[in-house]
Amino acid sequence: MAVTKIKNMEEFAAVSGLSRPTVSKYFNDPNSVRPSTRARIEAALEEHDYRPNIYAINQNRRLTKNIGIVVPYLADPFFAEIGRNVEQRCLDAGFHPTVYSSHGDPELEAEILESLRSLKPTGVLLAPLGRSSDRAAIEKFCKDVPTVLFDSALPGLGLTFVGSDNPQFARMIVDYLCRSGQPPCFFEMKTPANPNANRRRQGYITAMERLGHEPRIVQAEGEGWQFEEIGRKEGARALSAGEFTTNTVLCSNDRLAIGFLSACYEMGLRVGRDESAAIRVAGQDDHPFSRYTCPPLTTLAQDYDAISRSAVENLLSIVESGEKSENAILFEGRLIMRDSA
Amino acid sequence: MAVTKIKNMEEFAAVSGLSRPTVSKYFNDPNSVRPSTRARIEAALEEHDYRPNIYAINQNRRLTKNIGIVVPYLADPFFAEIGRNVEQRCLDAGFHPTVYSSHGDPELEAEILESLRSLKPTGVLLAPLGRSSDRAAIEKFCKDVPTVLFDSALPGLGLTFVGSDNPQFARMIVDYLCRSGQPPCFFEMKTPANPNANRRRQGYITAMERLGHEPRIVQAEGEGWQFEEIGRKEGARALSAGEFTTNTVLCSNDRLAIGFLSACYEMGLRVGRDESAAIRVAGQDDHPFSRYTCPPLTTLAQDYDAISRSAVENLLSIVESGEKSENAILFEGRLIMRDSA
DNA sequence: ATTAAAACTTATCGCGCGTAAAAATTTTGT
DNA sequence: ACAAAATTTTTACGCGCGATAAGTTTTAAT
Repeated sequence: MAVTKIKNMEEFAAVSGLSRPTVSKYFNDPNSVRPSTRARIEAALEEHDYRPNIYAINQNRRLTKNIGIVVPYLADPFFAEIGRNVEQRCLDAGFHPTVYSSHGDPELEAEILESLRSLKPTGVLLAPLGRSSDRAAIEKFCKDVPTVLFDSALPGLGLTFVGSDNPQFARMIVDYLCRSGQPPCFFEMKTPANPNANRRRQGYITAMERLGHEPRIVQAEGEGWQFEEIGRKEGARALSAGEFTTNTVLCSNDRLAIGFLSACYEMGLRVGRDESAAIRVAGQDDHPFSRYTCPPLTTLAQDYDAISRSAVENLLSIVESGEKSENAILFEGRLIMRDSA
Repeated sequence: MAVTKIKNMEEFAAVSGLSRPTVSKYFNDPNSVRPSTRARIEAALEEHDYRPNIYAINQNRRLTKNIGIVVPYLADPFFAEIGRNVEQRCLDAGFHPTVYSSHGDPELEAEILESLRSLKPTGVLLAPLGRSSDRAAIEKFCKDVPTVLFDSALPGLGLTFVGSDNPQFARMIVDYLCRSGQPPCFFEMKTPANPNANRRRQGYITAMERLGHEPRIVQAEGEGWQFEEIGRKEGARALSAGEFTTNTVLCSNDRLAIGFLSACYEMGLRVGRDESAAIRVAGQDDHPFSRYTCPPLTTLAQDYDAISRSAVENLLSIVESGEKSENAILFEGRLIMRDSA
């Protein structure tokens, strides 16, 4: 351990027997110095656990190694999971990621971007709130900081968008549901927080029409990010009112489905795909909890891995080599067959 | 909008017709300058949207306004929720909180603390991994940075610990379960990630003995933070093996209970507190999803609000006025009666 | 109106590191 | 072994702001 406290790079350079500029070079890129000197520095590092002052470093670099990751709602395990995934990839690439949550609040989203700006990040990975986002604020931010959007697109903004192919999602699961039973009704929020919802609805309608079925959309009132509660309350209301015209319900997302399953339970409706069941329920996203609902939820899995990998790769390739790729990169969903439909 | 780009405080002081030290004083504390000059600065701020360089600021302050918040597993909505709560309170107090997740990994936890150290934070709010934490690393960190532990205690470490009164939890829910039906068996992980589990087990045993019942503990194999999966798999095994000696199961926490409910469903056991039900299940924590299980989970709610408030208040009072409070502050749980028990 | 206190200005230093240019040294290829 | 190439050292400046001391102006109090 350090017997003498090292307080700055000057002192550290002294104990390692080198000059400060050389040590500085090492910290910017360990491979930029001769292997023998690199070894000397790393040996000294073992002895004295010195770390360059991060504030002094970033004051003089016009571009830091920071990467901002902003998700709309971190208490949603879906975003927690994809945030973690993205974070890890940035870390592996040698950057300093920080995860922020907008907590469903457009003002907070704008504030996060503002304070992110003063961190002078290399780039930002932003999953915007969507419909309620302050578009002007985000547009202004994207002008100054290389930003890749993911999960939810804001047309025309950001370097690229990486997300799921929502029409494909709807097509795939509608096909499955029609093949295996009655054609589904579509259950969604009337004023969805997320623009993906609109694409999913449209995908549902198209898929139904292609198969010669009448689309049937049931909408839930309510604002905000308490999807489960909205799904439960409005699901119960719609069930009572007989708004569902078939015994199959496709929910716009898993969290809504989780609430809807709760409503079915309260009303004594047995959910499942076997003979004795009264209703079939399917979701979309493969939310981490959908495996543990009763019954387990049949859903369409987003390709978390591909989305996070592609988002990070795109951002880094843009900031490092300047090469911009397509405007949108979409990944297909995978049908997860469980017992609810 | 800025017609002339302001690049530093010198220039900003010029356009606001003041000297740099005065402007500097303003940014450190807006109330430290005369109201009239404050108005002039804020007027100029409207015109030129200048923000002091955060790196230059923090380089010269020995203490920044940063506060680190570290939770063990952010994909767990419980921690996401309490993290958000704590974050908001720090923000309201005029600090710059950042939330980090250890992702269940002790090495990552230690790394986060290391990098946190170089951020020179005013203080840190740490919910440690617990049993698997690198105790030496945390101890070393606590020596240098004012740290308040919450959720999970590490005896002897940190300025204070703020959390739940786990023995009281067990006593309260055991009392309720015994009053309303058969005495509960206790379902827990054999090697729990979190030391609270041990206190809960002990609380269960004490509460049962006080009522003259034989404690009965059923343990689940498995490591890590995939509690639902462990609860489901091991719950099914224990049910098949007839390890539960009564029709009532108290789970060590809600996530385990959610998995256990899933196992009950798979085995065709109707869960609930009415005549027709085969088994009663209760949890502990009031996990955000426990309202939406089927049936909704009866549980003991942690006082999120009191815990987060107390943790932040304690940290700030220590760093601001130096006054240290008790070693541990514990809050009682509130029984949430739903349909599962 | 007088005076002390409060607020501001001017001037100057230091923080820890990035960065650049020129000189000195070491390594590499042949 | 020798020149060329690569690396390191020396020297020096700048970044944007915190902090301090001494002098000047404004405000508040009697």
